[in-house]
Amino acid sequence: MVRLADVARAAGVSTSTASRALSRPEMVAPKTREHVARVAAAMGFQLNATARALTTGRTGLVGVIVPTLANPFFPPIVTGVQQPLTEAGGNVLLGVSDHSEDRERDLVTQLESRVDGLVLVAPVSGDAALRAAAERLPVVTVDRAVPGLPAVLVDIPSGVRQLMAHLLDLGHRRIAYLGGPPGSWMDRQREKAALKAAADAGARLTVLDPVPPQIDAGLAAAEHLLRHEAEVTAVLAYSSYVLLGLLMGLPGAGLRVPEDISLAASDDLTVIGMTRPGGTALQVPLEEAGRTACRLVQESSGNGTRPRRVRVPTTLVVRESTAAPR
Amino acid sequence: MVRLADVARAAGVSTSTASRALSRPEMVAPKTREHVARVAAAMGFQLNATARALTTGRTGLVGVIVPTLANPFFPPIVTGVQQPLTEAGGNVLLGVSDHSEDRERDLVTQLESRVDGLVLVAPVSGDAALRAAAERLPVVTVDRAVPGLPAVLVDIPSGVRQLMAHLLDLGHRRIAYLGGPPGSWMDRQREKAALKAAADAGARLTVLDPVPPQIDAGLAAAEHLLRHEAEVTAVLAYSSYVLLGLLMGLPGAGLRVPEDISLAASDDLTVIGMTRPGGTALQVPLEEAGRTACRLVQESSGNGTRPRRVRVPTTLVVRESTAAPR
DNA sequence: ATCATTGGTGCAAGCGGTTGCAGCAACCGG
DNA sequence: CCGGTTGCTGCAACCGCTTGCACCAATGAT
Repeated sequence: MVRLADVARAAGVSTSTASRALSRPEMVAPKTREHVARVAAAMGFQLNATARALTTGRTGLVGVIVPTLANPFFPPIVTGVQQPLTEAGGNVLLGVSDHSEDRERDLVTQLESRVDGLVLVAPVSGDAALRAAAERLPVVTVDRAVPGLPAVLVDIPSGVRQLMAHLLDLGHRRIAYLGGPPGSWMDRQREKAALKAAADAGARLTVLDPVPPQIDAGLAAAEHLLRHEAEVTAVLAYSSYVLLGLLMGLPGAGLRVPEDISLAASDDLTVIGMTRPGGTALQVPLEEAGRTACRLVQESSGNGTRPRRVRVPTTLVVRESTAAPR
Repeated sequence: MVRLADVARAAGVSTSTASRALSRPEMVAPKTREHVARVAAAMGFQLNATARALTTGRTGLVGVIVPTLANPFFPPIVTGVQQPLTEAGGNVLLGVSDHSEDRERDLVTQLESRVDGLVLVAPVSGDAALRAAAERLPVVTVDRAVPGLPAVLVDIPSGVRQLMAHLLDLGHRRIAYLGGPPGSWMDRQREKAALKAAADAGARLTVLDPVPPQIDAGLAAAEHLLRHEAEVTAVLAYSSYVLLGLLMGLPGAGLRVPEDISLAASDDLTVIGMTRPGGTALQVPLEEAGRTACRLVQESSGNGTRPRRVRVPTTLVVRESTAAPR
């Protein structure tokens, strides 16, 4: 592998000049600069990112830790983070925590010395652990607010209000909230917003046991729901996947959607628009959230402005899974 | 940030001993080792991955370049690659090429000096470019065979044979193949296998213009298909997304699935099982493919065994979108 | 013509680890 | 009791690049 020193020698300059010719062009005479560039190109030389990172202290990498990639909610966020980096030659260092706090902690410590900053998507660790990490490098959370840390938050309260308003407008007064994942910060926000919206409208909101964001969880929930069926005319599920499960499970039990029961989800994966009936859901600008998170990381590596908190808005998409109750 | 030298001083040993105590425990007296470990832990010390990478020449990172994360085909592969790395403390450095050859090339050169090896998923670059990269670091392709390079290949020929056999058994004799993405190596394999299967059975296979793997492409294709409708009783689409689009578009044009026309796809995303009717498709072990690719990278960084080519098998999943023609 | 700038370049000291080699003490067998 | 292992530890060079500082020639001002 050809090193900078080789290029320098071949070009008849010192390594410092060669270095500057490539990394700080404005510090070098145009003639020298071009000569070095030409020689470097001819030799097929490329700066060694590792060595460079060691001296400058900046790696050009941003770590992104997601709970999983199996939930289509997360890949778009990763894509979003990647975008602002591309222009600067940066890259994404990916970590998948599998929803495990231990794994998440390990990932954070592993990545700490390899990245310029960290984007934690829906982290499961406690506030204290996250704040501790933030003392050592820029940390931005997505879908999770930690006091004192910058964050990108989907504006769930307003989104849930939109959903609830939609259901209430249709005339529903007995609604079930099917939340999850168990223990999630986000979920508590959703639940709170839903409860408030219901209370404000004098409607009843039954909070079901939280479930993981998987289709079979939706199926199981459908079963569970049957016991409550007489009591509710609509279900608000936190995940499109759960909603898909409900869509599959309820008809088998003789409940038609939306005639017998209305369904809505608080996210909007591509698939939910493709079902019959299509699912009413909340569209979330996930890539945008990722881009924003990345910019917040870049901001906070620079000047010491105080942590920002950015909310990204949701859009209600009404499809066929919701209708007026009988 | 506390450095190894600090730990060494605090522990009253040389940095070399401290280094070995942490990285090559067997070379150090148990007593010393534990003492150093204790001091290091007390000081909250962690080895700096960058510095370590510079001296050892190994970063512990594997680069994964995918065309996109928006197609659910790819995230599971990334997850798969990550798994074998986890145990060794390695990580995935992600690159998204957006199906662009230029971007892909840039990514390869960017990542070259930061990773121990590269997994290229469905790369769009030419054989020569890929082979050139492989001279400088271990490269494994997924879903693309390059002579001389190790690869993980979904066994599409056999899968397509399964699909075609299914359609032929049902009695279809006029079948359309809706391929893509345009210019894809994989697609040529599929098309070839499908043509052969049709020819062997004396059936006719119409090859439609290739389309990108998006739902609206499926919709457009549905429209296009109507002109050929009289001539075919079944469509084999290369992507579940395209199939979804067909499922949406055809009924609107008065064609029922599967009564008027059968549909099948050569991959099997979660969603395709959730539609009404459910889509007949080919289930592909994507995570497994990712894991295998990662192991191949690790293998080829070590000893110089000759490049292996691993095929992962597919499973035919029959759902409601296929039936006997009228 | 002289002196202070200024722009361009080179020297050498790092960045934070790893590792070949030498040194040294304790241990072994004879 | 001695020479040879064996097991640990330390010294110092090095990985490939960046950068503060010194140096020098050319430039402009006086």
